[in-house]
Amino acid sequence: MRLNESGKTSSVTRGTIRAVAEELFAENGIHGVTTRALAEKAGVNMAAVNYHFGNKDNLTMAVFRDVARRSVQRRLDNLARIEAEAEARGVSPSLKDTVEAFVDAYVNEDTPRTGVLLAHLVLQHRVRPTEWTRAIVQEELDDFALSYMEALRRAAPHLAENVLHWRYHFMVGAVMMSLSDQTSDGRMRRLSGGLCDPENRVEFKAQMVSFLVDSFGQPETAEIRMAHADP
Amino acid sequence: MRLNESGKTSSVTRGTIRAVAEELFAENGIHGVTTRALAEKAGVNMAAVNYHFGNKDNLTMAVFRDVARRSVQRRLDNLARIEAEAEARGVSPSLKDTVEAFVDAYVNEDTPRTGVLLAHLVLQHRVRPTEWTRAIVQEELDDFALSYMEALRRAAPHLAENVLHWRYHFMVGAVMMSLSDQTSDGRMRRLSGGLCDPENRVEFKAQMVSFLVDSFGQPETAEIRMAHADP
DNA sequence: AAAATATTCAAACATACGTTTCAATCATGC
DNA sequence: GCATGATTGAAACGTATGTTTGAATATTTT
Repeated sequence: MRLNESGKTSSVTRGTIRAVAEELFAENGIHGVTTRALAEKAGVNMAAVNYHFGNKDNLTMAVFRDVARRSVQRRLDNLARIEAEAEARGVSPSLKDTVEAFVDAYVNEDTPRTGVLLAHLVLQHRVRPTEWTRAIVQEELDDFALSYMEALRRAAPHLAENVLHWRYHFMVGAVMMSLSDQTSDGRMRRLSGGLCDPENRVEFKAQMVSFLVDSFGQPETAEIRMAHADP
Repeated sequence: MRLNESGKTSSVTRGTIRAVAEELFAENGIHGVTTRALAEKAGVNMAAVNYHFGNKDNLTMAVFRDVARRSVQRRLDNLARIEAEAEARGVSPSLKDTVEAFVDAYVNEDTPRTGVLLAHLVLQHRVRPTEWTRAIVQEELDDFALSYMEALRRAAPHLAENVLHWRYHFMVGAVMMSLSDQTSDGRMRRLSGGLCDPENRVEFKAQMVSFLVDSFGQPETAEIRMAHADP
């Protein structure tokens, strides 16, 4: 095995497999990709997958860990940017900018597949958690989630801590499920008679941001406080 | 095969298989149930599954079609009830009652497994759509979605048609993903340090309803209108 | 009670996967 | 330029799963 300057293995085949895997995962979902189909599309032998990645799970894990990192990095960059911009004007980031920093990572034009792939990962973890989906979610996404909630707390200081948590998870759910609509049967487009389409990234972002600003912007009601205390 | 009064096949074994299947699907997800495990837990022979249901897909489909119907029926009943109550007072149903009529079907104590099972179905359809998931979603759920949106339109008449559609799907996403959190790794509980728990049905309902009322209650902004018109 | 039909059972079967093997080829360092 | 190790290739292997089989048993019908 050839080693590159950083000590990692390097190989055209390895790179091809990885790239084709990412493409196929985005199209067909995690369980919709067989070693044979992957090898054929990549123009390599089946054994190459195991030779270069050990086994299929390792390859899958590598692809999705990378996707998770990219999405987190984008959102951290977004947060840093809006914080710098806000500071320059002597204010804190607005709620709108804060939720936009989150949603943007899934719908921007620069990283077109990230959103769909991350939705595949997260939904797969929900439908059938495995050791490696758990590892990626906890190791790559959980820390970010907590630090994002800090940003959200600053942008919506009127929300009680528990309300903030609930709504963060509602937000994640709404985003993930909308993204996954692109890869299944296009339910939103069908039900709306073509009026709405989650593949329209500009409107997706605008609708999602306004939806979230509207809900995060409201203070908690007495009723919720009671339901939490109740049990 | 014995036939009952309505002409349908009847059999204790058949009923047992169905009941155990539903239980296992709720626990382990759609792909987490093998014919062997199912037969063992039900105390029947493996071949009984194929004898009574033709094949495994048929059984799965029967279980989930039933789940989908139950959830739709519950929500239709809820809608009918709040409309009758509102009419008795000479008003139309409130937005809060309307969204509560939706959420209730997933978190009430009477049908405890419906929510989790429906989440499994919908997420499975998103992760890996098949002929039968498509059939159930379109045949059992789509009509209801459209008629529910009519109720929502009456309760939130300030929302433009496209905004209504987007937000309906955001709502479904938030509900489904929160339900699925119960069957995977309990992310909400973990990240909130135990502060929030989607298995707490009372708080789930209250938080979800207030989240949705806050967002559906707001009129659309000029910005969204532009994004829709834009490209 | 006998015949016909429905149901159960253990075992064999089919197959779609990921994985391993091992020989052939290619690249690299000496 | 040859020896060593890395890479590729075709085929075989192992396994988990749904499915079918055909005899044995139970149930229903007449």
